[in-house]
Amino acid sequence: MIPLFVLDEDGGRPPGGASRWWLHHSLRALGDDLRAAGTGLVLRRGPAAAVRNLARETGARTVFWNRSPEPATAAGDAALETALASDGVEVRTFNTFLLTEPGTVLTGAGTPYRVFTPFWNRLREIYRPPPATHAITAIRPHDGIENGGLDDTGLLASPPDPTDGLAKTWTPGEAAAHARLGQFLADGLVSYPGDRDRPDLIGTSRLSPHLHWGEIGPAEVWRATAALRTCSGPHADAAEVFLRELAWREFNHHLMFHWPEIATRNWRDRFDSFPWRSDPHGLDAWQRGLTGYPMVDAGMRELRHTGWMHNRVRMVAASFLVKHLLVDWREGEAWFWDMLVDADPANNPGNWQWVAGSGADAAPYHRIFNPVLQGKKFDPDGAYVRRWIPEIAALPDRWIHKPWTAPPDRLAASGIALGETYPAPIVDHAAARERALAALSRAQEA
DNA sequence: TGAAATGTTGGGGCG
DNA sequence: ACGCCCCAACATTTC
Repeated sequence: MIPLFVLDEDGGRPPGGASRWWLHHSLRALGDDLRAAGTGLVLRRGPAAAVRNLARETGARTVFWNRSPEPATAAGDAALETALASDGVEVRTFNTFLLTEPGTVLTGAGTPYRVFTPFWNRLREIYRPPPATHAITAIRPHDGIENGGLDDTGLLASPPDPTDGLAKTWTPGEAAAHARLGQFLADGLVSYPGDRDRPDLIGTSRLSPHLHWGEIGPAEVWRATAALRTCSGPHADAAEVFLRELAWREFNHHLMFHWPEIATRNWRDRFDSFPWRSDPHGLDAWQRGLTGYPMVDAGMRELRHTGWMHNRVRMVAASFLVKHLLVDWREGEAWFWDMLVDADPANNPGNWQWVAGSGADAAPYHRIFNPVLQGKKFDPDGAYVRRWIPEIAALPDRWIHKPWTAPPDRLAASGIALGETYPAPIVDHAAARERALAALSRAQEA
């Protein structure tokens, strides 16, 4: 058996900086694990023809791979399968990236779900995880195969900034993924329903990059979580809440299967006439965490520093760009794509469209997050914003989510000169809200 | 997985 | 002691 990884930079959406960092370290971990098992990892550059070439070089009889759910790669996979078949090579592929095969979870009428909750109700009814399989333990070493080596991939040619924040936050690799799941189920699951929206706590599983990079599969996560669900009580309820979030990932991939254009075009085409603004200064302030709204700025700084942002804060920060600044969701999506270690071609656009209102959100009203209220509700002590915005850390709780309302003497006492050490709000919330509502209702009529 | 406007209630200050 | 006002806290309605 020859473990092979093909880096095909033209085979799908090109990975962003944080993704390249993760992939580099994940491949290193995988290579180390395989060497410890007595073999190693062969690295080749794409396109997928590299697989065919290696099969010819080595006389392989069977080629196995995990299918990517990206519609962009499906054609390449099919072509490779045909080519291998014509060489007399058997192909066996697997879907380990998702719980189900996209296209197989349908309404009674046989149509795709457009709303999450009915999708979830159906999924939890029909889905049962397959039994665990054993890892392959005996891998015969392979010799004499040309191996590019990790440094030749160039994945770290232009490293994200700052890399040390990523390294201090994350440990890519299969072992770390499993350790994280185990720790979460043991220590975090029971409090998950209450803490999952609290960016000041470690209330979520933080499995998203491990899942995205295939270091752990959703079926295993479901299996381990559901095992705790069998007994009733707080564990059962918490397991339900957690698996529901795992199903969002599934939902977004199914949406992209049925509507591949969701990655770049408005899912609701009424938004095609939406009056997006060109606002380079606003976009820049948002990217750098200098909007003057602490909850937004903390999130954007956490993202840049760690390659990750808490889910609740993603909604607030994304809503701010799209609704308060009226910047096209694709601009924000592109930034997240470059910055996130869990950047995913289905989840990232799907969630951005949900926030923008152009996606699969069943809410009958226009959802505009108030960054101050969200801060008070989900970061009640201000610990989260203080961690990421040290320049306002000395401000008392009462004003921590709205520094511009603090009396001048309290600002001075906290070492804050509004507009100098920390920005005044770049837009007024009430005015921006009215502007967004007007634009949204016009777009809806169109 | 929202927010704001509106409605309700109950406690405390005060004449 | 009593009624009145104010307001915070909470609940309900509406978009």
